[in-house]
Amino acid sequence: MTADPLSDRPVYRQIADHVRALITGGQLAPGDQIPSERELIQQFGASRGTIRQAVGQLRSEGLIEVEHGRGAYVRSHPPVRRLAFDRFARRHRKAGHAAYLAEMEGEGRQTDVEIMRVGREPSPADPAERLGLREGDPVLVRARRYLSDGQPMEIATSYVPWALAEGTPMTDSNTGPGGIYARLEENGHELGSFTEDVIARMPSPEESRVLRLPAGVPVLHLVRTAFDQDGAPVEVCDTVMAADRYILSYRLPAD
Amino acid sequence: MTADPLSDRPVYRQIADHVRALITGGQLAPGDQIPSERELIQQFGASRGTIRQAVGQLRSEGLIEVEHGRGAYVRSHPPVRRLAFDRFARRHRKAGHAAYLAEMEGEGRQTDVEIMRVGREPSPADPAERLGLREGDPVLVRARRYLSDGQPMEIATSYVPWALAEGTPMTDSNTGPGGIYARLEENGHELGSFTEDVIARMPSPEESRVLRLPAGVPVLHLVRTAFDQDGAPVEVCDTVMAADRYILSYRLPAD
DNA sequence: CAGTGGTCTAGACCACGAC
DNA sequence: TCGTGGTCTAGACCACTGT
Repeated sequence: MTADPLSDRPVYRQIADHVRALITGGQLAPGDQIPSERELIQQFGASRGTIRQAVGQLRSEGLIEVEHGRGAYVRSHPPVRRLAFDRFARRHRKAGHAAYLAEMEGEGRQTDVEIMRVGREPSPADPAERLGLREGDPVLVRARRYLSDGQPMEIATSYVPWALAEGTPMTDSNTGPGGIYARLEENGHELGSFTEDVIARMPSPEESRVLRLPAGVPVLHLVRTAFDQDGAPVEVCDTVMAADRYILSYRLPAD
Repeated sequence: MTADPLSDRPVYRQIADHVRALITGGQLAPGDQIPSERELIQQFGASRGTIRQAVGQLRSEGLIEVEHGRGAYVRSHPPVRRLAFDRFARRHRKAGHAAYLAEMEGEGRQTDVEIMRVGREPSPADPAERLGLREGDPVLVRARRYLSDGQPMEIATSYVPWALAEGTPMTDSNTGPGGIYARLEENGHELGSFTEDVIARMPSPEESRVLRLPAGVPVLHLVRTAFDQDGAPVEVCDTVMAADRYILSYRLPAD
């Protein structure tokens, strides 16, 4: 197997296509090591720069994962969590579970929640607008990171108008059973519905670091607003999740 | 401005960080050209390979767009379309609009739909399972590409059990006003609801080409299933969309 | 230690776009 | 024609992993 320098396809592309075919064709299974750069240099008679360009291509496609000093391996897809459209149903809160933990039920995973930040802060522009406040108005901010079996899964930041949060366990590290939605309902803000805005994009270097994302994995960015039964917004939750670990599932009305 | 080769941050990273700061700091506005590779070589005293590594970094973050022979430019975000949770409401079909076209209403955009493939085919495994069929059972397949002002926006492939499609205008290139959902309802399959599964991932080279995606733009992959009022699945629609052009908006119940 | 990938250099020639 | 990015070479040294 050699590359054709006269082809209209550049050499690095030919090499990437060759290795990609080995992967999609099943000759290289998830977890298998692909040939080392030096081996590919021999095999294709190309220089190291060209080989690295080919490997970088596969990397940015999310097909391989490279480990310094060990080699490059075919990515094995991480276990995927499906987020159901009814994940904020009251019965989960009544059962004493916050939405995230409800999802993990029966999956037998070691789940951790790291509280990164809790406190009274001036509201940034976007959550303020969604909450019907002005930028800078006081809100309770709760930022936390969720992990599953030690793997970072998502970073979530909640904003609650300070008037609704003051003096409740929402301002503590531990909000108690059922999470902040349960606390809001106990305090007379029975929830009516949620809206969720979803976009996908590439992570910032910072997000890449915190979520320990391999190259070629985008993030799902969700902004959820919780409304009480009068349609007044009571909470905004901004979530950045590793896109290769989630399926979002929704229900849409036909009328 | 020079780079420090003794820093723990590699030189290419320092250069990328410097240019990124110019962009996020506003010194370089969307549409502006960033310094050329030769200019960066002068400015930082680095070799071309290092400069190209820095530029490649910004590219994979989706911050710049590079045009061969012209230069590299700060990405200006394309107009974003919000897909509302009620986009399949019956009133849109009644008004004679298919869901996609209903979205464009009032936006003043030149919208085109290219029919890529229409016909009777054996069903692939995934849509078959969702439709309660077996792999290989006959289905109507409709694949089309949507464009807005000449820009490819999404590729959608619908699957309808052949028994429901046969002899209806669904099998024609032009399905008529209201799209296939309107035709299904006319034929006694009043729609009850839809489910939509959403994932985000990097595009395949093929998808990149068809959607004309710049580097560093992921895709949103939706699989929507339409159910009739008895809860029987009547259509599956598989959609791949350019993630930088959409916000998906959903409503979730609280009980 | 040997083998892996990570960074970097200093060149070369080519393809594309604008003038 | 000139300036831009695209591809490629043939080296070099460093950092990490495993034996």
